[in-house]
Amino acid sequence: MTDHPPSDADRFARARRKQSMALLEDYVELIGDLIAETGEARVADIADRMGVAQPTATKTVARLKREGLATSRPYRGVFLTEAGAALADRVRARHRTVVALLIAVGVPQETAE
Amino acid sequence: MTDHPPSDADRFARARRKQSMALLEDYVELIGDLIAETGEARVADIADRMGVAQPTATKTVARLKREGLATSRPYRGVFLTEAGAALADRVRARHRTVVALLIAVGVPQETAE
DNA sequence: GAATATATATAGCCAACGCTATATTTATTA
DNA sequence: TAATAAATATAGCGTTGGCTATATATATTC
Repeated sequence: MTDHPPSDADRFARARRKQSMALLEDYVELIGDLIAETGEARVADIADRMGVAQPTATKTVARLKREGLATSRPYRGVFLTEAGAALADRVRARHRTVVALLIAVGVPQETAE
Repeated sequence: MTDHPPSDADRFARARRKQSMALLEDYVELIGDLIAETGEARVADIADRMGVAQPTATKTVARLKREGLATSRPYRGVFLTEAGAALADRVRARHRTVVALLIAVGVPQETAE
C-alpha cells in the first residue's frame, strides 16, 4: 500500500510544507545579500527590506538560529551558518532560474523580479 | 509623499496579503468543483480533498461564511454565495490560464497542474 | 423505534507570522 | 564621562491554519 497516485490531499500537504519553509528561505537569501552588499546583516535592515516590524525580524532570526541556519550574539549582526549559506545559494540559483524563465516568456525584467 | 517606487517592503506586504486570501480561494474553487461533481459539498469531502483534518475544514468553512463567500446550516452541506461563486469562477479562470502558460512553455501537463 | 454508525461541531492545544509598547543595551555626541 | 540617540530584545496580543479528542446531531440498519 501507500503507492497511490498523488492525490489532491498529497499535493496540498506538500504545498503547505513547502510554504512553511519559504519565508526562512527569503530570510537567508536576504541576509546573504546584506552581508555581500554591506558587510553585515543588522536586524533593522532585515526588517526594513522584508517590510516587517523590527521585532518580527528578531523573532524570525531566532527561528533561523533554532533551525541551524544562522547565528548571532545579542545586539550584534546576524551571520549564516554553513547550512544557511548553502540554502541561500540554492535559493538564489532558483531565483535566477525563475526570473530567466519569466523573461524568456516575455515578462518585463522589473515585473519578473 | 507616499508615491515612492514600490520597495521590497511594499512587495512583500502585498505578497503576504495575497497569500492570506489564497487558501480561501482554494476552498471556494474546491467547493464549486464538489457541487458540480456530486451535487453537494460536505465538510468531510472538503477535508479529504484539501488533505486536512475534518475540524480544520469546518474552521475554514466558518471563515468563508464570515467573509460572505459561503453559507451552511449545521450538519448540512456547504454552499457558495454569489460572491463565493464569482470568486470560484475567477480562480478557475486564472488556474486555466496559468496551466496553459506552463504547458506552452513546455511543462508536462501533469506537472503543470 | 432502538441501537449503531457516520457526519459534524466544539474544545483546547500548537506554531508561524504579524503587530505595538516598552525595556535594555550599545553607540554617539556634547 | 554623562546625557542622548539608536539598535535590539522582550512582553504580550491577534489571526491563520494545523492537530487530537470528544460531544452531539443525523442517518442507517436491525
